[in-house]
Amino acid sequence: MPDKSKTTVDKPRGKYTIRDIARLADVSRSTVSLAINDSPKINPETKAKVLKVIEEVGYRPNQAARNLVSRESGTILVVAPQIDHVFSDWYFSEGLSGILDATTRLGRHLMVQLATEDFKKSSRALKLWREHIVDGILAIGALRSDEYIQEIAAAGCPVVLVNSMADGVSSVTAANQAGAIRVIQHLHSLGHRRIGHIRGSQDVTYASERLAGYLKAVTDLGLDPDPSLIVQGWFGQRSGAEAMTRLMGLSPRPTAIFAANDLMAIGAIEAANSMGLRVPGDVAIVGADDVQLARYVRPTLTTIRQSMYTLGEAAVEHLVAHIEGRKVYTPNVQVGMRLVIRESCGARTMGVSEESAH
Amino acid sequence: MPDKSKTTVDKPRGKYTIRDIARLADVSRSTVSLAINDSPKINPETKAKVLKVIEEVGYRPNQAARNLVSRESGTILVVAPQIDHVFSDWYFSEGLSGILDATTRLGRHLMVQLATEDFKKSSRALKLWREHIVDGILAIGALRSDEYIQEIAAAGCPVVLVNSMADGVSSVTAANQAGAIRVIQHLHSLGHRRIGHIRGSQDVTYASERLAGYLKAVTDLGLDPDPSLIVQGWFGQRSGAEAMTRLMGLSPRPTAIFAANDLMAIGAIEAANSMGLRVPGDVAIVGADDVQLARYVRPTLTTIRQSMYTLGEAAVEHLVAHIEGRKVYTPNVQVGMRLVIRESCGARTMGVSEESAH
DNA sequence: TTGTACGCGTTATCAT
DNA sequence: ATGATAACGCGTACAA
Repeated sequence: MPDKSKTTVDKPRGKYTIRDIARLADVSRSTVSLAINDSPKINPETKAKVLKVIEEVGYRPNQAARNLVSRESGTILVVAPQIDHVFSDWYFSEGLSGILDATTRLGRHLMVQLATEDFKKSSRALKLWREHIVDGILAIGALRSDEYIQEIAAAGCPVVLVNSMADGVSSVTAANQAGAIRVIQHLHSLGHRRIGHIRGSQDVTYASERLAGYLKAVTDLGLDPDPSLIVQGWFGQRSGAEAMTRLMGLSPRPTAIFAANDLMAIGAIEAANSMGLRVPGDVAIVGADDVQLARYVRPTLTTIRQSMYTLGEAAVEHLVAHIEGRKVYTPNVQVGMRLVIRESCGARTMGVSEESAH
Repeated sequence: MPDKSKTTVDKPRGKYTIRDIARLADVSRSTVSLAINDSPKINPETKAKVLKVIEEVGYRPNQAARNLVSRESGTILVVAPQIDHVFSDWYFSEGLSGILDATTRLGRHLMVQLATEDFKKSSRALKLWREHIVDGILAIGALRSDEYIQEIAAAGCPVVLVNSMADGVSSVTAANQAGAIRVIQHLHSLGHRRIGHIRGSQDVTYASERLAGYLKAVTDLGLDPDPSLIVQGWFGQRSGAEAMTRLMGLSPRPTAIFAANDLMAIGAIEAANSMGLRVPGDVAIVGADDVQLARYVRPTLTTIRQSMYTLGEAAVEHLVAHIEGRKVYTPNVQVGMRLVIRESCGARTMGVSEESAH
């Protein structure tokens, strides 16, 4: 049987192995490895020869084999909540962009999963880590009731929460409380003294932080502390409208409303309109998050926003530090929030520079 | 030196190997492998014993090792275009959801990348495949000018395009031309005879298909074929407004406009409003894609939509068939488009059932 | 049921 | 100083 020694071999499906390269370049496998990894202990000429062959055939080392040795996959998992149009909210959209960019910048890959009930219960996230498919996990929009996160962290898997918190898990959050305080201060400066709040559920970290900010500001500014000014909503537009109806039924009626997110604020605007109240003439409304819709509803919505992009980036950096076992000096990063003033709050035409782009 | 034989070993970081399990269950590695893979050629009792140990310590086989043998990674790459708010459009949002669900259902993982200039030029996608990091590639929103796609396909990597086309690459597309025809037919049935079109660039498959549909319908219905009724736009809101200004400058002025996407249609509405024209009183406007905004602008936008979710699902199934080397009988799947009638078209209050959910 | 070769690189050791 | 040899990482598959 004739050996098909050194004639050019053309592989059928474009995938070569280090052995092929070694044979084509007429060196050993280890030499090829040294060339690939740019080792100082290889003759430049040999290296050039090997690299030339690699270039010619488009060889790429099999990551599965490398991962086997390195015990890493180079991949990060991001878990997004399973809500309608996860990606359509500004919130997640921006966050994911930041995560994606940072991940790429740090030379890693990004895998995506939705936090379905099944996903949570089967602790698939933990499995992915144990199977060496991902090196660490990023959870965006996780709820406080998602204990599966803590479970994962407890098992030793690097986890970072984006804009939510859980005991024993590191996180990167926005200054939600400070942002809420700024909203109330602003309303106060416009003369409002009886300000209502449409709060979200306890389950969502940022919502309870915003509630805390509201309470603190109300106390500090000496505003009307009537507990019936706080109504529970469930983040959706409809629940915002319902909460608004209740708030407008109070007497005396509050003159301004701060909703824990934009969707509820938009619902509140609609409810106000359908009750014949003018926004902001009769009641001022402020939301939070600055979702894309905020600038399209009438009147446009005053809101607070954090840079979810920055938050996403910071989270990735944090997670990678974890994975690489580097010392993490800032266990809980905080990103500031900015007030975006639009009509619904009764503002003068204040220029909000960042809006010009659109 | 005493051997630490069969006492329970507790690994520090929760990652066990098949050897650990073999030792703990007092069997060989191969037996463990048989147990894991539910082979018929293993004694049920032995299997139970092994599985018990596996359960106790939370062992999961290392995918890197498995991939090495199987020569697959179980991961699919989806490449999304790098535009502002990629994920915020209904278009991508729905598409990605479908992709994600189908991927999970088929037991695979999903990796995400943005098609940045750098990404395209460095043919990183091809590298990912050659490195066995991904088994195949899905491109959503790819342009006709993205030759890198063809390059990848030519190298033997399974590729499927979502709603765009390229020679030699399989794709899953919506019936864009048929959709456009239906729009024009609808406008015709409302009495319009001089209908303008704001077209997108050649580079985008769906845009040129919509243009083709417009042309065909105009011909077939015997409408005014004036070429100046077709104005080029660039998909953005502003370009839609500019195109609209030109169209409204024609005489006689067209009574209806079909824009190749919703953003341009929204720009057109704004332009019409600022020119003192009423929509749909003075001019009817129809868009395409049914982005989330479509139902929030005033007047709400009549548009056509395909089920991007379905398209995404179909694309994944298609790709997986490719990867598994199954015969693909339908090289180009087509998904139908539906007309969504709202105010901007001057419709009577026609019930559009699907909108009720909101 | 088990021993063992194998998949594909990496790295430590040994030979030149 | 270079390059070759061999062991290794972790499962899988086939022969024994």
